[in-house]
Amino acid sequence: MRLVIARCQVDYAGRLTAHLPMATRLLIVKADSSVLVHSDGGSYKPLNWMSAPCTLVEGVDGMGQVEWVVEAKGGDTLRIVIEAVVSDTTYDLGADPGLQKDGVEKHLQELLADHPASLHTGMTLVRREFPTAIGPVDLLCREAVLTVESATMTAHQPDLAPGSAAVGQVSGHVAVEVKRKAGIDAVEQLTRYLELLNRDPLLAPVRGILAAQTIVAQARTLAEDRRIQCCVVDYDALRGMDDPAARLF
Amino acid sequence: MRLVIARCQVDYAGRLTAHLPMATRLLIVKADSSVLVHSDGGSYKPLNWMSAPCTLVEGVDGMGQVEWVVEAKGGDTLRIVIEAVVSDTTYDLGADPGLQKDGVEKHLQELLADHPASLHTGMTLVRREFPTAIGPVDLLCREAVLTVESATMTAHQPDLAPGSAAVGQVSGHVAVEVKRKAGIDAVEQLTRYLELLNRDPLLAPVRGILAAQTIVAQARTLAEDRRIQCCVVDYDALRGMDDPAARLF
DNA sequence: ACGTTGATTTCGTAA
DNA sequence: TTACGAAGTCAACGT
Repeated sequence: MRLVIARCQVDYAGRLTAHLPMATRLLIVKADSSVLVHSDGGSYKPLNWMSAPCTLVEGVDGMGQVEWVVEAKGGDTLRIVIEAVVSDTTYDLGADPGLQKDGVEKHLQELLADHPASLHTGMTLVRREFPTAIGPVDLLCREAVLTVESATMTAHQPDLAPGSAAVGQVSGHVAVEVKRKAGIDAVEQLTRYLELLNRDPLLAPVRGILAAQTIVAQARTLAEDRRIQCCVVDYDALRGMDDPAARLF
Repeated sequence: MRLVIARCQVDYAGRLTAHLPMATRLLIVKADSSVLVHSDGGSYKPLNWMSAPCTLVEGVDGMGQVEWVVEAKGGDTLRIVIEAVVSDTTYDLGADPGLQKDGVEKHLQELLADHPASLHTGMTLVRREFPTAIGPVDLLCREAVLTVESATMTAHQPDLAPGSAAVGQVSGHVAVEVKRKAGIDAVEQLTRYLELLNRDPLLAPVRGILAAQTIVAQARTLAEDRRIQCCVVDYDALRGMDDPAARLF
């Protein structure tokens, strides 16, 4: 890894064009030739960069100034004109063992698979990652078998998919889409699954539940318009149900 | 900006938990106390980080090792245990003039708003970012008022939405979805808008145009199946229309 | 190889 | 201030 502190000007041309006026910045050249241009502020994102695979050629421009030209496959070019070098050092870092994560959507899905009833009373899990032609459904569940009488009494269940049986028994399946943060795309995704699943006479009627830690307003609107139930999930509470010992800490 | 090359171990606890085993890495501390942990590979994204606003406290842990604790408002904590320091330098970079971008979707939308006729002859702009319940439509336009005779003569207009008036006058609206690169999701998005807009008797009939610099094949197929016109836009040509002087360079 | 999905996304903008 | 969509998104995983 090479670290250069330099007064430089940067121009990127590729999927867009971008320009950085002359100023002092940190230039990082990684082992794979990728280049990062960082200022002393902003977020973790560099002001400008070039991702690997790419080639870095160090040369001199018409004005006699040092110029780096970083080029990628698709014609993307990062051009760095260096006016003055404050520091230029190189280190050998070696390979990194990599990051271990915990608490992402997969974990939320696992917790909900263990506690499907937290989404709707009496609901049980059929399968996690239920396979379909257009991809796996996060959770496929089954609702409690209700007679017409009891179904009528539990009036808090207006979410039956259109066309579901209204006589005899109500015993449909439920497709659950799990998201950390649900947007309109999540509703679209679930809608596609529901269309497909409801064509299967062995499964239909199938209604949908959108379960997420946060659901944006427009997604909620669209979901309700399509009779998809929205369910905001408390990750910590679920984890507490899963491991009562966690409450002691 | 402070640059530290060190053998370190990193633990993050916040929206998720993450762990980095002991290894040699680059630590960047910016002027706003934000911290970045970079390895000698990967993308422009650090292995781990803490965004500003946050506080960095440098101390010594129980084992006598140097430990950085970076804390943010929401209780997010980044803990860095430093086993050995290879290098530790600080530079004054000063403020950065900032990045100037050109060529993103917004520019394309502005250019098309100025030249709606480039999408279809005689089309005029009603409103940019036309608000609906499920989000703003990029461009809402109005088609030229055509008599039946002239409409019949312009046979290159097979894109009228089903149900549009075929007698008297053709004077519907056009919803335009602008994308830099249009995929299937863009078609879905436009379809949602069209469904909604066509429920409004003041607007209906509304047909759709998908305008993008590139349109992927599957999106084109789906769009044509739904009678949505696909329009590949030449950004440079549009910019030339907007500013004739640009052609001189 | 290609497409799909998630992300401590971050970033900008409009309401 | 908040909320929502775009991003040079990147990266992981499955087909």
